[in-house]
Amino acid sequence: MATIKDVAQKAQVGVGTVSRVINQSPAVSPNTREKVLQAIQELNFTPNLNARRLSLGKTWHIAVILPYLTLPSYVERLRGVQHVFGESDYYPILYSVGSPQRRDDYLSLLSEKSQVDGLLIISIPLSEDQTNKILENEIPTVLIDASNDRLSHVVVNDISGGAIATQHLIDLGHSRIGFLSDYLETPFQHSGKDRHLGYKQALQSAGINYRDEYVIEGERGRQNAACMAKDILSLPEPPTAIFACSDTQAIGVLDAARELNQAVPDDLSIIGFDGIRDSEFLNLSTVFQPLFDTGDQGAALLLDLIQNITQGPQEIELPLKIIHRKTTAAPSIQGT
Amino acid sequence: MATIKDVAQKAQVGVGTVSRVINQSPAVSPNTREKVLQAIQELNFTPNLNARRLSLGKTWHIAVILPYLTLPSYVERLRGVQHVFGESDYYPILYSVGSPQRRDDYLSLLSEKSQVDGLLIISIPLSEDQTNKILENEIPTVLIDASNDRLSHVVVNDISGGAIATQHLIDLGHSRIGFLSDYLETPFQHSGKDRHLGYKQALQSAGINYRDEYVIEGERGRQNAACMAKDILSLPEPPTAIFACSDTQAIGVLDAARELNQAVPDDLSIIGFDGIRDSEFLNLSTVFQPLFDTGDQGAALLLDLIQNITQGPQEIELPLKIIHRKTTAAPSIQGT
DNA sequence: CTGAAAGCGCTAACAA
DNA sequence: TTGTTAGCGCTTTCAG
Repeated sequence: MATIKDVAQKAQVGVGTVSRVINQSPAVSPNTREKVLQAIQELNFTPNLNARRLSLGKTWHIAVILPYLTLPSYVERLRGVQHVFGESDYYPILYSVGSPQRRDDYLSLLSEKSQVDGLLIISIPLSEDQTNKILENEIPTVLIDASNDRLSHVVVNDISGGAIATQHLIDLGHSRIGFLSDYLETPFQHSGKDRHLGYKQALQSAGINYRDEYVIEGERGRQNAACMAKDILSLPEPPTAIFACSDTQAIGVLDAARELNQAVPDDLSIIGFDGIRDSEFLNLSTVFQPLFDTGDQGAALLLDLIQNITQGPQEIELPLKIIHRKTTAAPSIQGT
Repeated sequence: MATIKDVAQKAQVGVGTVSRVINQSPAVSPNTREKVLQAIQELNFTPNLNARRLSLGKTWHIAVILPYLTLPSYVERLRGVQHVFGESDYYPILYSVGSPQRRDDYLSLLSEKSQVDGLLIISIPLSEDQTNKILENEIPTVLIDASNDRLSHVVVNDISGGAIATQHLIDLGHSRIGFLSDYLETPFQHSGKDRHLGYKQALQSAGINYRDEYVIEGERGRQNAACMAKDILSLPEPPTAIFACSDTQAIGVLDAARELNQAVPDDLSIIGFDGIRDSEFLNLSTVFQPLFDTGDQGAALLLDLIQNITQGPQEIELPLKIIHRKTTAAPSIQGT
């Protein structure tokens, strides 16, 4: 592997000059530049990135930290992220963290400057300490799908999202409305909790009373959702509509309905959340959240932060919108 | 930011000793180790990765190079990759390359040692020159979904895959079988071409003659596939079955059938390829390829290569299998 | 415009 | 067991 020194020797110049040529400094005479270029060519030289990083204190890499890469919603956000970085000089390094333990390890590791030039953290709320550490180290950071007082973030309003979905069902004439989500209390994100809040609020302002037995939480995933839905649908007075907190779970509810011989949307209305590809295939009514944009704008913001174009904590809130497809309709039987 | 020097000073030892402590060298007395640990603690010190990288000539990073991150099949492979690296000390850096131009740039850039410790290249066949460069630089490399004489790779047998799908249709009694894929000739991968070859072979050994008008290629994506399918289904003597080279395209064919009021599978049988999540939702018959495993095993192999556990070019071929769901059946009308 | 030299922070060989 | 020192390959003053 040729080094800058070899080039200097071959071109009969100092290493400083070679460096200047590499970095397009104008302070080199055309003549010597030519010589150096020649030598670089012949030696097939490429600068060693690590040396350059050490010297410059920059890495040209961004750490993207996210929970499992396994959910479609993360993939979609990642596409947005990729869309921005693909055009930039920065490269994303993926840190997909399964356990809360590893998550904390990474976070603390990466909060050091010199590891990466910036942090993009998806769906992971930060503790006070973690926030402090990042701030102390002055490492540019953007959170996606999580709020933070002192750090920039891009979010959707999950509370209003929950309300929108519920209101849609209410408008259709439902009053017995079930709510299904993954665990409401988790170290990762609290979108479920927020949507639940919105659900409650919509119910309340419509004068519908909240029933504990209509709210069910559990492990994420299609199959689990199906199980949970079956429970709720076996109630003496089952809901006529179910709001599932993700499209994947809504699909599970769809499974359950089929199994129980309930027609959708005649016997049961179902609405999901996210607007992933699959929802389109299945004609699922859903609350669309701009996952791609969320990633895209988060990444763009981070780039601005790194380049000092933008300062301080910024908040971007992206709009949600309802997509009325074929799994929601007026109830055939009036509710209570 | 504290450096190793600060720590040494504070602990009243030499930098070498600090380095030893950091690197768990046994050659440090418990006493001094304690002192050093103390100082590290107090100074909140973390070693600078870049310095370490420069010194050691290792990066602990793997470059994962792939075409657009936008297709479900890449995501699935990526999950497999992540599954392996998540447990290792290595981190994947994603290089998602849209244009052939950038692809070549990256490849040449990354083939330098010192950039990363290894290359995982997905769905990109390498030229002779590119292969040479990698070999010269002795950088551990594994290709996924692409063959190479001199580099390790993990693949599925697309020729046999094409044959399997076609044979399935033939077994069902079809003889007018359409073939739909994205462009057969592309710089990226040639799986389409191989599957087409398998299609031809199966036809031939069944004594069915090959018809040009039944083979159609075009831009990838669901919508385009729908268009293409409509063309082929409007032929004077349309096929009774269509083999689409990806599930996404098969879904497009499904759209076309619906639009043309053709019942599936009664009027038209459809089989896809890949076995992505969506295929399950839609009860699509398909040729399942182990995308996740492909990523997983490729990553594992690369790790072995890096750690010198395994040598030289290895080939791993993963099996394909047919999944007969509800979009394929015997034709209602006997073909020609 | 150019060369020499001093770092960047760490590792490892060499003495002690 | 430990401290000292010479790199790793590049950038960037500082003179000239």
